[in-house]
Amino acid sequence: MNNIINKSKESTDQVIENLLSIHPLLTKNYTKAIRSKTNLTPGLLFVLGALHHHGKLSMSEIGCHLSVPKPHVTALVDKLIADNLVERLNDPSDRRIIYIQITEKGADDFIAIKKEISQELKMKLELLSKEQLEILSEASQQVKEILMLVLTDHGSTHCLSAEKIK
Amino acid sequence: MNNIINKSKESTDQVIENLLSIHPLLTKNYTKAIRSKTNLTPGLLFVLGALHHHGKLSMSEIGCHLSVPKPHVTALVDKLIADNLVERLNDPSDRRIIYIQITEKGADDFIAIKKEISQELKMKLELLSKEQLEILSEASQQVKEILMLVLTDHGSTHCLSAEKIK
DNA sequence: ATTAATAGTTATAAATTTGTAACCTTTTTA
DNA sequence: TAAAAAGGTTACAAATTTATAACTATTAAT
Repeated sequence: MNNIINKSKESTDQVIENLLSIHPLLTKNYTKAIRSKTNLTPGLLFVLGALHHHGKLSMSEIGCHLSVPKPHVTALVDKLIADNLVERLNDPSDRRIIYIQITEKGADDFIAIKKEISQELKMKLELLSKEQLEILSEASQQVKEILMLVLTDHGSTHCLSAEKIK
Repeated sequence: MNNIINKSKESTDQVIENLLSIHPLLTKNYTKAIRSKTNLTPGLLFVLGALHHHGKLSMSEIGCHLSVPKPHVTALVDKLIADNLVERLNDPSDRRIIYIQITEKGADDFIAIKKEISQELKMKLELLSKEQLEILSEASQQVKEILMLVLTDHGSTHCLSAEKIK
């Protein structure tokens, strides 16, 4: 039996197993914090976060990056605009497209919110040993980087994700 | 300035930054897959997963582990019972407590569902290099282990989390 | 020049999750 | 033993997210 293939199959399965354990842990941690410490819903914060990262995204791209159906994107962005956290921008070269850009207030607020919702986690992390923290920092960085590589729709032709699959 | 403290502060902030990036990525990946490939909602699957991991939990513990309000736990468990995925067990030593235990069908189904909802991710992972996969496997394992340590209510006196904070 | 496709919105319904309050039963405590 | 506390349920209401369909405006394609 091919050892290399077998080994990499094991790795794949291990990754899947691990991510599936990590997901509910993060969900639990963050949704609770988001609801108790901010006025934004998780969905709104995700959109703001994506815009904070990318600076500017079209409506479709937002739905794409977060797997949110287009009509809901409209609603979410409307709320963010009402709070002056983002703004609409027209694309002169294609007047169908509307870019959403994070505002200065949006960026500032996002950073403040990040701090708020991470406070409790931060306290818990500070109970870890220096070594554990170092390991976690390194490991989470690697997970983040590779996941962003893997889970970001580049290959997926024109991001079908927002629409129904098939 | 104390170098050690400073270094560990940096690590903490880095971890927070990384986890906050990872969370929406996983959410996007999993909620889409769960909705399209299973009959269970994310909430139901989280409960089933917790029971698959722990084998047996009381109603309160379930709400605790997942930060789900008690009334909703009742509703979720009712549905899982209707599908024969879990069952109620009385605690003779304290007749207030009702333990929920995963059934054989529940365990089998959970494994099958895990495979289903991971299929797409698996395909994407297999595009990674052997080295990247190895790194991700190792790193995700470390993140999982330390996060379980950190985010599981042991210290939190009697798991206040299900109830409103304060 | 039509036709088809893309980007986004509006309108609406349904599913899911969250939040409260009141209630019952059982156990613990004073 | 009476009162308080803990574990669960019931009954609602509200917030959030998901799903569809129809529609406008603009661009691309035949």
